[in-house]
Amino acid sequence: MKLKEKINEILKSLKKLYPDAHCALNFKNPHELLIATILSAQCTDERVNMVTEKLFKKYKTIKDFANTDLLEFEKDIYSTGFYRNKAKNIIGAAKIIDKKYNGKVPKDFDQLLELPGVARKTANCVMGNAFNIATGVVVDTHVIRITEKLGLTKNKDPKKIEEDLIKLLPKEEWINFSHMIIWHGRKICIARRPKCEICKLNRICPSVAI
DNA sequence: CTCCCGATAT
DNA sequence: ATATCAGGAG
Repeated sequence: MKLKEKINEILKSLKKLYPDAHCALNFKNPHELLIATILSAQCTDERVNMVTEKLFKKYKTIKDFANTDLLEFEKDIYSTGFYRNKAKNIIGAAKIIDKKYNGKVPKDFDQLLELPGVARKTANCVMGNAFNIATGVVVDTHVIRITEKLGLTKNKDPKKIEEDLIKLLPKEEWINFSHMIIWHGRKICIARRPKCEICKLNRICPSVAI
């Protein structure tokens, strides 16, 4: 099967399986999504949502994040792991957004990339889910694992994987594709023990193990 | 490449 | 005990 036919089959199946796939991180505005996404590195979205529920009641504006005490903030986000890096990055990003962008998260991929703790995955996530602008494909741990298993890429580097996916996917699918893959990665194609026997993609997956 | 790092499932 | 979770920086 040609790769283009394959991606269309995968898209069709995923849409049927996960018709309401969406960003699982809870947020009410762009800066909340930015912070939740930084916190989500190597941490479940469920845990991030537990932390941000309290966090976003304590810190309302970008200024609140920019002016908080580092050690206090580390405690506020402690259970998400990597808390020292994440605290430094979130406060650093908030200071830049406050000073340079007048407290509003820039609606610009390259400007997002300049913020500490923000690389392509986070910038694509914010552009897509906060602003509904498709700047690329979010390549996270699930997307890396599952697109490789499905034979959609042979690359290991997230940026190259993203380039491969951009070529394969219609632009209007860029944002939703990651949501559906992540849903699939959490429910079926689980890293430790993939449930290939009940996976709807098992007929077209080269890595199926039954 | 290594380091950052707590919580959870297996 | 160990792998894994919506990664990024040095």
